Amino acid sequence: MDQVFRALADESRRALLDSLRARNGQTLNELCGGLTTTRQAVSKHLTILEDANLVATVKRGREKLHYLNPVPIAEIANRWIRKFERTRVNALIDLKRKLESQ
Amino acid sequence: MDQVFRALADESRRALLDSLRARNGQTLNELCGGLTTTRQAVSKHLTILEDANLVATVKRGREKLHYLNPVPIAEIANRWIRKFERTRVNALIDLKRKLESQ
DNA sequence: TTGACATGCAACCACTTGGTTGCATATTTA
DNA sequence: TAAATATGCAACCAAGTGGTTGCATGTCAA
Repeated sequence: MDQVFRALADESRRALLDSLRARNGQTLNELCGGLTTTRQAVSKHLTILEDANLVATVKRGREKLHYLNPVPIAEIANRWIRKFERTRVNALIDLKRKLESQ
Repeated sequence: MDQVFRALADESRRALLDSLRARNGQTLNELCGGLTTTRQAVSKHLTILEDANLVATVKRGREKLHYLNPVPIAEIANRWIRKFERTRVNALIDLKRKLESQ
């Protein structure tokens, strides 16, 4: 879980997930398209995403295909975020009351 | 948005949010209770959470009360995560098919 | 008013991180 | 086979991060 949050903390990596969402199964070189950074930097980011289980890979010959795995993100939504949403309205009401009592 | 993701990337800060969720409106010293780190370290974390708009504060005398603001988290759930959930099943099916065709 | 208490600010430090360059390995293709 | 292509690995570096210590400021209470 910590790996997922850390992986999502970087804008470049979130952009890579966006790219895979737009077109799944891209190779490393394809994912580098349009980016200014080096291939090695992108490769490092993909490793982090892979370790966080946000990206799954398949080797095909000399190529490596990258697939988005949205399960960990869904898990964040289901297990971690909802518990905050549950208190959302109450917290806002509480904050409003405290602010007004100053 | 980037600030929110970065703020959530640290386990200590997520624990602080959990603590505020359990009991809202705690002071800095109260939030330090049970932790091994120094007050200043916790204070820095709270500043980051505040900058990310995940925590709102109210000064009351010499104390500073901290309130959980779950809105940014809800925004992640609504705007960023759901778009991945939408493709969740399709991506898994796609991945399974590609793996089997190797 | 004086001391205790709650927090803020700043300098410093070890470690991590995002990035680079250079080279190695493996696979396709002419 | 030889060259081009796709990726992997390792060393290195600047900047960022999480943590500390020390001191300053502001507020409450005896």
